[in-house]
Amino acid sequence: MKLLPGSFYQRTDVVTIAKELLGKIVVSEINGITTSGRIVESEAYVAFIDKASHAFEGRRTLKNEHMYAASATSYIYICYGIHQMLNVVTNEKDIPDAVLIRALEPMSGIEHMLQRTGKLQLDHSLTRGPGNVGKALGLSKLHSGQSLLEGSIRLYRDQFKLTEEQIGSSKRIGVDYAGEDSLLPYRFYIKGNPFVSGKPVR
DNA sequence: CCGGGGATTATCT
DNA sequence: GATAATCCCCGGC
Repeated sequence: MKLLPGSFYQRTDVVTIAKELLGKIVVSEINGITTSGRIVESEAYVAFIDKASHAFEGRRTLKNEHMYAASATSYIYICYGIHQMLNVVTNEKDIPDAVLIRALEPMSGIEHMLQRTGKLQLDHSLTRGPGNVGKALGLSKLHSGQSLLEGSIRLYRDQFKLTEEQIGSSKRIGVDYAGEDSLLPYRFYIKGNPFVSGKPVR
């Protein structure tokens, strides 16, 4: 298992990066507790021109400031006051491209994830959906703006391989307000994986 | 100190 | 697939 290098994040095509993040491993190390999972669902948010992005037209506030950080930075957004959503910032500093991690397949530290989410046993809901991912990994806005190369959240790759046939794409979830941009095929997922949100693939 | 936002989730039918 | 619950944080007054 190798750390994803900074060059992975620094590229300019955030949609490609979102697709390539499928199968990679997220590790969180918080208060001495390590949990990890493989990414099975992601969404790309494109800088400036994407109506679904928090940074549409360069909107920049204290809330989304970390989207403008250099690549390989975490951006954790609090939605509905309760859900901690993990994003990976890509591209150059001041260009707010980001990838939302929507679902993981748990790998290690499952007992800690269960404890954090108050669940009694592992089921598909543990890390399905971005709110559940943040909760299971123990994230909060304290972990936003950290380096993904040396902070408490890091991404790794291993021997896991995906073929084109195993990768599905669709419009993004929950962004209907974005008009025509809500139809862009910027969501990627591993076909048939039970941790992917939405209805099961048939 | 109040008010609104908001990239969701769970729980029905 | 529709709908209700939910609630913290930040910004503005």
